[in-house]
Amino acid sequence: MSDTTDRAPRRMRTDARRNVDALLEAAKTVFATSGVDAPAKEITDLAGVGVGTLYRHFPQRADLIKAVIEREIDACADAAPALAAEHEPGEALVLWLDRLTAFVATKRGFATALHSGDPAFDGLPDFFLQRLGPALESLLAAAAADGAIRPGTSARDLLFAVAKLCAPMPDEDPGYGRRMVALLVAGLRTTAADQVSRTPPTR
Amino acid sequence: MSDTTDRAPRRMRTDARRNVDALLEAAKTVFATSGVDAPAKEITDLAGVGVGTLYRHFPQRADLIKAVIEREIDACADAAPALAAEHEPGEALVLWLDRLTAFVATKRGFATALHSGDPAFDGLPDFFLQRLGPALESLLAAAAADGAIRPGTSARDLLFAVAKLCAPMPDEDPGYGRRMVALLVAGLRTTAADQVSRTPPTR
Amino acid sequence: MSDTTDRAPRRMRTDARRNVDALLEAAKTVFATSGVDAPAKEITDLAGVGVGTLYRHFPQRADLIKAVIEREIDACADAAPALAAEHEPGEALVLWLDRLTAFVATKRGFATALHSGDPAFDGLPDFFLQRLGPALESLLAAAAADGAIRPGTSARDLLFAVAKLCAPMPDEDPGYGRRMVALLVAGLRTTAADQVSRTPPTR
Amino acid sequence: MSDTTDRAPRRMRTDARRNVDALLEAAKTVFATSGVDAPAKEITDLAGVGVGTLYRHFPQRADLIKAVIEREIDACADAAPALAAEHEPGEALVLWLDRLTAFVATKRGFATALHSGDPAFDGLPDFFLQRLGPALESLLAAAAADGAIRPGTSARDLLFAVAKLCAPMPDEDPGYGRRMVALLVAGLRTTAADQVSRTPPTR
DNA sequence: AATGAATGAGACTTCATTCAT
DNA sequence: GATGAATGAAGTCTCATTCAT
Repeated sequence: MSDTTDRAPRRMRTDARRNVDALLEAAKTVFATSGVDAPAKEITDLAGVGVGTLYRHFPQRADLIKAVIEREIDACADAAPALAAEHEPGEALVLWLDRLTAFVATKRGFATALHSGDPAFDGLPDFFLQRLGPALESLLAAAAADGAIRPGTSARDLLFAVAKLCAPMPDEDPGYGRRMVALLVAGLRTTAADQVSRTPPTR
Repeated sequence: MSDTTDRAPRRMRTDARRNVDALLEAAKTVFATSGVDAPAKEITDLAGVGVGTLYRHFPQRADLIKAVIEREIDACADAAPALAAEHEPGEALVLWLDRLTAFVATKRGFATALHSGDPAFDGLPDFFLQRLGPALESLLAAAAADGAIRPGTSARDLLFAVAKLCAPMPDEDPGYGRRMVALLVAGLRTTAADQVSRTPPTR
Repeated sequence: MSDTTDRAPRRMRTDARRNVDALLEAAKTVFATSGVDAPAKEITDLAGVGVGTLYRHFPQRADLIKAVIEREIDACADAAPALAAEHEPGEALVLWLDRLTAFVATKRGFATALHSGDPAFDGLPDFFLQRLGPALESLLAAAAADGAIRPGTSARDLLFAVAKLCAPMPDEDPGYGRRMVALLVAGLRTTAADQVSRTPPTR
Repeated sequence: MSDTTDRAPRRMRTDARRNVDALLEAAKTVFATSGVDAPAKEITDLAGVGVGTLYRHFPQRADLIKAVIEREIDACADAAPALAAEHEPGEALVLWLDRLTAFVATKRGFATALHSGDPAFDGLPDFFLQRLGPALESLLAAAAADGAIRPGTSARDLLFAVAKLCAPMPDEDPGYGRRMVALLVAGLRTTAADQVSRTPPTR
């Protein structure tokens, strides 16, 4: 549900639509390869459009990064209902957390954007939360109803914990992210941890 | 124990030493203010030296960032023995983890450097681990010996988990980092989590 | 009597005619606001047409500027007969010079175009002269016949002098232009000045 | 008395000084050739320096234009005492007005800057007036004392009148400027004109 | 050893103009 | 005829790095 691509969804010319898609696809690739500070030219060349086209659709660099990330987040959120429909509640939760872990682990741009301090990304955590929070909450509720986990877990805390723990780091032991998430989930079952975790964020 | 500043420790002229210190101090400030990509001029102006002096001591931008971060890491490691001497083992562990949390939470540059993808920082996680691993291990061992926690905990996993969970994020609920660390520690006490956590990193 | 708009006066579709008028009106406004180098988009947005329409009617930027200015010049020339019909010759001359002064003082684009050095405007002084020369000459002749001024005055010199002296300048004393024109007219009455002024332009 | 070049007159390195001079000289040439909007590269190439050097000394385009113009104005003002020392008062006045006319006629950038509307040039008319006003006033006073002209003439009005009348225009009859100045001077001798001209500007 | 002026590659951005719709 | 999306050349300006002083 990207601001940029959906603000005027009516009547976008087909070629314009095609170009925007090509740019987002190219940007995703280039960001993964050269980071979010890659020269604009690199992206437009890969997308096969002129630089002017990039600037028409994404006047600020941050607009492009946000569009790319939001696209990914959307895809991740959209995966939840399907998993819930096809698996047991407990399994669906685990599979979706794997999906989330994979997303965060793959998208270096996401962690970078979160930590950049650029005000352009101020809305990103919120978007992340708005979009994935409900998805995770319904999975958690279903799992709790099924007795797979206990209720009372903060989707918000879990979401950000995964986002942070699974952010890729150079030379990182590949199982690290999943191991840590497992540890968190385990912790959420303990009485002591429950007491800590249930403490709601004050702000 | 910075590579750059200690490579030739003998005979550094007093004024040169003063300049290096001023640069490190200035860089720490500027990195916190404007990020690690801040123009070199901003740093040299604050330090009151010419740009040439910066490049003499830190030929690459990464050299400067590493020196700044390593200085902080050194200070953090050096705090462990003092805490161990003055507090009960369990308390010392908690206090030191607080110290670590504060360091990570404060130094935006650290999280940025870790996630930047710049090969210049490839050695940073190792440095972080080499320097703080033993400090944490001895605190963990003492706490375990004292019965405050159970043995078998991976200092490495814990170190990186704190580094990641406590990295600052815009608009973040201030208690988040400590809450998550508490959750991790709680998780380390469970049998299930223990099983997961004890799995040693393969590399 | 614009070249551009009158080149094919037959059969211009009503909507096309409306667009051209809207463009000229918009261009006049934008030129006054942002200068003659204003982006084409600014003009087309104000006129409510697409850029393509601008380029259809005014392939070169200079075509548009000329059309706008010539429109103004035409209006100025057309005012002469009316004034001559309704006022004493001497008064009509003064009133028309006021009208000219006001035109020049208001249209920054005119002075800018004159001094731009762009070859596209090479014809502008001539147009200015062709169109306003006769108007002024008949006013001068009538005034001279009436004894209000002496004969022998060069309309050409007077025209350009007004154009230049009354071109607006930032922070200019508002009465400056009229004061200078009065000074010129006064000068034209003296024997000495007459001798100078009567020297005909060599080209 | 350029702001830019004189703000910190002490201790400018000789090579820096040489570069600034080369830039001013090159800019003067290029402005005359290609106008004040000429690409920066054109100027730096002619000056034999890198673009960075231009931007170090003249961060804004307007700074460069002002420096060039102010240099010319300075030279013009400095010519007054010499002429006054070597000629009769009346002749000195005429010669200096010729000098002024030549300056204005040659420097297209001056007229362009005056009419550009760019706030950066707001101070230019004042500078022009501050620097040349006294020069002209002393020449006028000497000529009046000598009986060559009558007293009471506004140096300010005369200065701007010359600046405007002598600004170059494409295809202009070469004698136009001097003829108009002569006409103004003649006008200043008449009683009627005197009455008009003596009216001081209200602002 | 320190300084800061000079360099120039290259990023960003704008906008006149074309042309598919 | 009208539209506005796409193009990409052209220009501005920044800043890491070098090197003369």
